[in-house]
Amino acid sequence: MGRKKIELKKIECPKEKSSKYSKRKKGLLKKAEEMAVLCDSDIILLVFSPTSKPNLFYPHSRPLGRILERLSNMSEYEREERRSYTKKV
Amino acid sequence: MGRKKIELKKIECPKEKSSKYSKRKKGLLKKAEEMAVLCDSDIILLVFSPTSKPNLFYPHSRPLGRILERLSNMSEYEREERRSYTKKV
DNA sequence: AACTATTTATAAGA
DNA sequence: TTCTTATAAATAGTT
Repeated sequence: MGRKKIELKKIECPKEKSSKYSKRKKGLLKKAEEMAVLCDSDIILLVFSPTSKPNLFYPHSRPLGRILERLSNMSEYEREERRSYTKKV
Repeated sequence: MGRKKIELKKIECPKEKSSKYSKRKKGLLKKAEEMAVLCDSDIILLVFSPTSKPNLFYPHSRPLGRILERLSNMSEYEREERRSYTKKV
């Protein structure tokens, strides 16, 4: 989706990596917001990078408590799993 | 990004909404995974909908504890904020 | 779930 | 980081 197709692997060049991070973070947050609005869905999105300040997208009006509880409960177990996955919670 | 441009507002038709939810959830998870890989960034993405089971994307190998703490600490305060926003954590 | 016309995201460059 | 532009990718409407 750009001038060239890129390979899906870690970008080693720090400058290039931070440029991509900035652009893609913006895109991801936009997508999240669109989905939250269009589908009336609850989304929590936390984005970190080694060099940037973390960003939270949390458009709910509902309390976070129960969701965080679930996350806490599953985290210790799920930590053992693959480095990349999607899971039912 | 499709046959027509759509308006950014809640989809009222349940059938249409769940179709869009399914498509966009897939897209959002893909984008999250790409960013995690390319930029070596840590991402937590939780997606809910009124009718679907929640999905967690959490590609880290690092413990969730500190992140959840931060989330917990800010949630009570941030809850009062706008329904839709991005924030530094 | 698959298709495809079209819109959108973004890679590279400035 | 922001803008531009060519191109890859996501997806709205449809089947």
